[in-house]
Amino acid sequence: MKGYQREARDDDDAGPGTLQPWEALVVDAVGNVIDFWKFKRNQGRVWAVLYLRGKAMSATEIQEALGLSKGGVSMLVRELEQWNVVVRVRAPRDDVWRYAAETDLMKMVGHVITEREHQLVKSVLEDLEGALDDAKEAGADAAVIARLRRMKTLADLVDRALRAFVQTARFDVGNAFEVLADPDKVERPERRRR
Amino acid sequence: MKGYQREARDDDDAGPGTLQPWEALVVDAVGNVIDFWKFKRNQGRVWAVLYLRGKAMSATEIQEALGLSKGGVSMLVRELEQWNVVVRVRAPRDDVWRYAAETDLMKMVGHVITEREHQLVKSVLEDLEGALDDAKEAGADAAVIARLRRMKTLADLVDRALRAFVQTARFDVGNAFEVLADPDKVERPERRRR
DNA sequence: GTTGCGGTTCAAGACCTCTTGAACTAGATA
DNA sequence: TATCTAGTTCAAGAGGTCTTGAACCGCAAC
Repeated sequence: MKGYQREARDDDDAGPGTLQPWEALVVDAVGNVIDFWKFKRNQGRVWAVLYLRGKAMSATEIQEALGLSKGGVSMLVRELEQWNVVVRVRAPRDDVWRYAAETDLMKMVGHVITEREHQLVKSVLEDLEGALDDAKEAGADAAVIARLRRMKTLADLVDRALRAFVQTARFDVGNAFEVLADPDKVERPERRRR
Repeated sequence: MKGYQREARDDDDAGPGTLQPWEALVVDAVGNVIDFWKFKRNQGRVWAVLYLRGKAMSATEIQEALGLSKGGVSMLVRELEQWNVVVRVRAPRDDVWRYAAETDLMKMVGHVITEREHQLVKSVLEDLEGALDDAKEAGADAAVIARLRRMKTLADLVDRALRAFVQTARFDVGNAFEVLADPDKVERPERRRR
C-alpha cells in the first residue's frame, strides 16, 4: 500500500530528472496511479512524459527527463510495449528507436484486464473448484460447502463482469475511452474493427 | 506484481497452519486476490478462514489455523476491522474477543472505494489542476495544455464513475452483492437504510 | 580494425513492506 | 501480592521488488 497518497506535496522538490516542475507533478501523479494498479511507478511515469510531450522520444531523452538509468529505461519501455501502452517507432531517416504513448484507453485497459485480471480470476475459480471437490470428499459440513459455492458464484460473476466490460466498452456509449486521444487523430472507423 | 498467479499448484503443500488442505486452497486463493488488490495477503487469508469456518474465531484460533504470529494476528484483525471487513464480538459469557467475517460485499467494497480509491483520484485531480495552472503560467504549448485538460477530464470521469458505483450499487439490480451472505440471515430492510 | 553509440541483459545492492518475537499492559484468579 | 492469559506495540530482521551500472552485442563511421 505504498504510495496512493504520498506525503502530499513534497516529492516535487528535487528529483534528478530535467522535467519542468509542473511536468513532474503530472508525471508523478500518473506514477502514483499506476503504482497503485500494481504496475511499476516508473512505467507510469514513462507513459506520462510520452503522453504529455506528445511526441515520440528516444530512450536517452526519457532517461534524462526522468532521471533513470539506461538499463532501467530499456526495461521499462519493453514492458510498456508488451502491455500495448507505448509503441516503438523508427522513422525512415532516423537511426534510433523512439517511443510514443498509446492514447486509446480501451486498448490499454482492455489488454490489462484480459491478460492479467482475467488470469487471476481464472486461477481463483480453479482453486475454488478444486477445494469444493476436496471438501465434499472430506465430508465437510453442508454449510461450509454452501459458502464455498457462494464464493465460486461470486468469482463467476466477476469473471463475467470483466468479460462484458471488455467486450462492450469498445463499442460503448460515448467516447469516454477516447478522452486522451488527440481529437483530430481519432480514427472512428477503427472502432468497428475486430 | 508479486503473486497474481503464483506457481500454480505448489503452495498447498506444507504451510505451518493447521488448515485442511482444501481450506488452505481457498484461503490462499483469497489471499492472492486481496494481495493483488494492494492489501496484505494475510488480511485476505484471515477474512477467508473466518468466512469459511462461518463462526467467530479467537485470535489464538486464527493464529493456529494460519500459522501466524501473535502480534501479526493482532495487527491484521485491527486493520480488517478498520476496513469494515471483520467485526469484533464478545459474547456475554465469553472472556476473549472473537472475530467474524463481514459478508456484505458492498459494505466492504464500498468502504474501500470511498476511503482509498476516491482519495487517490482526488489527489490526482488536485495535482493535475495545479500542473495546469503552472503550465499556463509558464506559457506551455497549447497542445500540451489540451492534453493536460484531457487527463483531468479522464480523472473526473473516473471520479464520477466511482461515486456512481458506490451510490447505486447498494440499491442495485439483483442481489449480486449479497452472494456471500448466509441466505437466511440477509436483512432485506437494512438495504434501505442511509 | 577500432571507436562510438544505441540498445539489452543481469547480478548486486538499494529500498520497502511485512512478519516476528520480546517486552509490555490490563484484567482475572488465587 | 504474585501469576496467568489475552491482547497490543514496536524494533529488528526477513523477504520481496526495483534500480543501477557494468559488461556485452551489433552496427555504422572512420
